[in-house]
Amino acid sequence: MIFEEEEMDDKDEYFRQLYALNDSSDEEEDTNNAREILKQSSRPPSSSFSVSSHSFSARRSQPSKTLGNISAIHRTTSAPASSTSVVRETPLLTRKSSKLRYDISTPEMNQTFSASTPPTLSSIPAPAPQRSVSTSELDTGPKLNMVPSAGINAMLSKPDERKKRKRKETPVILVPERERIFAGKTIFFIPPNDKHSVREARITNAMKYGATWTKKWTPDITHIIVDKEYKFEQIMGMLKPLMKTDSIPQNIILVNDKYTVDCIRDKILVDETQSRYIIRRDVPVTEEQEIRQPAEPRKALRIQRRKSKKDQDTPDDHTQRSEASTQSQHPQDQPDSSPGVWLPTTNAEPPVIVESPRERSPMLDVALGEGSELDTAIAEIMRFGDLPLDDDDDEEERPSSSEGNTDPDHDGSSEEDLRPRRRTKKRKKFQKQGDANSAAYVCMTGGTGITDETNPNRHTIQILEKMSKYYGRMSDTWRELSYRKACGTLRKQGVWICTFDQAFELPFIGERIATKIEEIAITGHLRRLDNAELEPEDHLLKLFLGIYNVGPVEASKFIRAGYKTLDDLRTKARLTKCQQIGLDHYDDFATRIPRDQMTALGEIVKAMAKPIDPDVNPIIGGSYRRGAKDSGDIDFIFTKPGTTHAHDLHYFLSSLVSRLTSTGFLTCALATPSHRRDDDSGSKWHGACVLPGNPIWRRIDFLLVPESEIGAALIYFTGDDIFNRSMRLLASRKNMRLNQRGLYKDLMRGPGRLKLNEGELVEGSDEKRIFEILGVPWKKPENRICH
DNA sequence: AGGCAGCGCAC
DNA sequence: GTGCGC
DNA sequence: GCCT
Repeated sequence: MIFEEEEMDDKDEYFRQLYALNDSSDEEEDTNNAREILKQSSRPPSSSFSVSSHSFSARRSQPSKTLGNISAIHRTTSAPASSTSVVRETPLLTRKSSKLRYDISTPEMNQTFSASTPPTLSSIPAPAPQRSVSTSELDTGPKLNMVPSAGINAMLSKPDERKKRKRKETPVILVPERERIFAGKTIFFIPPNDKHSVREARITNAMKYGATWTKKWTPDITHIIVDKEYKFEQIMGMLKPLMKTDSIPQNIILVNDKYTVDCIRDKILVDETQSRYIIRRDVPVTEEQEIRQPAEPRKALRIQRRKSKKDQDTPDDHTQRSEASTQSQHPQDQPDSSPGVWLPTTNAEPPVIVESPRERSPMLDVALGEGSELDTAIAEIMRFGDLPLDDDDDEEERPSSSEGNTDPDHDGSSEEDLRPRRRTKKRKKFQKQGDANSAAYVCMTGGTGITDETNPNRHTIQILEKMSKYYGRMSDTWRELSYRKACGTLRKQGVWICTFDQAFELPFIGERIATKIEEIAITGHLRRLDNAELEPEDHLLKLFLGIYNVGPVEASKFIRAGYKTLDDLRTKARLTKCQQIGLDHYDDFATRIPRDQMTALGEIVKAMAKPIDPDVNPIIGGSYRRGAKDSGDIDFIFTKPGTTHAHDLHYFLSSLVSRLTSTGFLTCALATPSHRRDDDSGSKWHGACVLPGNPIWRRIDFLLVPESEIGAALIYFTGDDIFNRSMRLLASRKNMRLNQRGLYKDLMRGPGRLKLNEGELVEGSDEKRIFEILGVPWKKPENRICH
């Protein structure tokens, strides 16, 4: 590797090597887009291989490697142990290292070293051997931190290239004193120079926040920040000669380059023991090991995955699969007929496959499980299958649908051969439904009334939902969405979907998810999920995200700050008012509300509303309106005949809230209507309530809706979520816009889909009319369950 | 290769 | 403007 | 992740 051949006779040479290493580095971590950083940092490593960088690989027991656990990687422990492992594992590196150590630790070398670098030493006024550097010395500030001595530069720089780039002594401007999170800290960067622009920025930033940067090994060092491409073994090789010991002193924090970035962003010294700051080891961990790591006991079912790894996101390669699904035009596809991916084990439960996927369409399945009304709706869709569902501007969409589906009976066209998978897939997905429009929008078919208890795919759904939630935690919005949509599709199926081909046919299930569905069907597990939920940080994330008003961003901050428990948050974290309440009633808000209690809550509110204004009509929306047996919270919509603005109902709301508060029913407010005059917003109230005799706080929302918007609002607040988004997407495709206020047409969008005008209100008050106009068959609320 | 719904409220 | 919730 |  990098230390390769060269003999290093002196430290110059030694650092030259460092530079060489360094030159390969590059990154863009210093961007401060919080979202991006969060994503990068908290998203699970996309390939199972890269997972190895953190806790997983560390945790796996590797008899031959001594690093048994995470803590071994941290500064506080085990440097000796790891060093021995280095010796064993990487002889070359070790040889170099020890040579280095020998060379560098010779007395004269040390002399040269310190002689040439007095400024660094002198820059610390009180070279207190004790780590307690007072902040006052730090206040002597910027220049103290900078001024690398000529001597050191000479030594550290590759003379030629470095010269010009030599930064003009741009004084580091310190942030206000109280923000200097690194005050009193002396940081040693590896490589120990600012040659790379990104590292330079990192160093400068650290100094802005009070750090002292040292290029030389001094006893004052509190932190070692290592560029991410350095492996632990390399670092130890470099440091041992400097430290003259085999392990890093316990009081020195050794972390990778994410550390300062996080600290600065969060304005706090984050917990350095988190896995994301661990320096990677050079321990090779193979993909195979990685994959089955958590599933040791289940080896029997192990999969025989091919090695093609072009797909960085998961080890799954669907190519064969896809071809299989294309080629197998035989109606009798076996569940395990797909080549090579699974080792079909005999103990895999024989799926109760009703029939070949080719002969059964999703729509038929839906119909089987459907009540009469939706039956009708579906029949309607199918009847209109080849006809325009809408009377208007559908032209652009039609071609695609006719192309894919002009005549289902002629599907063997030569064109198919050119793009086998896509064509096949597309056509399959659309042919039964007839119209591309209907296939693409969940709202067209809605839910089925197949309950979770009886759904043949309930187990698969459960697992995929967990995947969805996992991705949600990771702020991977779109994967989360995809999995939820896939669940929605699955929920509508009347038969157990247990093969790739079956699954792949269905809308919103692509190669990746189809593969996973098959894995679940065969093994009962999803390794990806098993892995994911083992991540230590995932627990915390789950915990913190349970707090009302704490989302992925805040939760990640908490984690980076090192908080481990809700109590940590109570005592240490700064929380907003709402978050405080959410924390105080963590368990309350996490408790589902049984339907009968929902009804009881409803009665209380309605009884209170009546005397205030008998004309106001309270409606319980949300999952209650969809007929759910329990709900997470309760939503009220208040509307009144003749009203056209939410504002018209303000008086009602304030009166209602104050009365309910005085009776003790409402226990707190979380969000109250804003009172901007110029705009008729100010329509929602969020808070908490209790049922008399029951101490559990419940989340409750009030919504003011003018009669003119009640239809749209009902759609909105009845949901579910997927159904709504689907409706809106459909509207948008028709150059219309659907929101909680109404359905608008002739919406014009400019470049960058900027809204050019509001569009003309088509319908707002009549729920059914909105369905109609959008060409969506009417669905009762209970049939809008799509996920 | 780009989109994925759109808005109100707190901070 | 961001974060969050719906 | 899926879809266009």
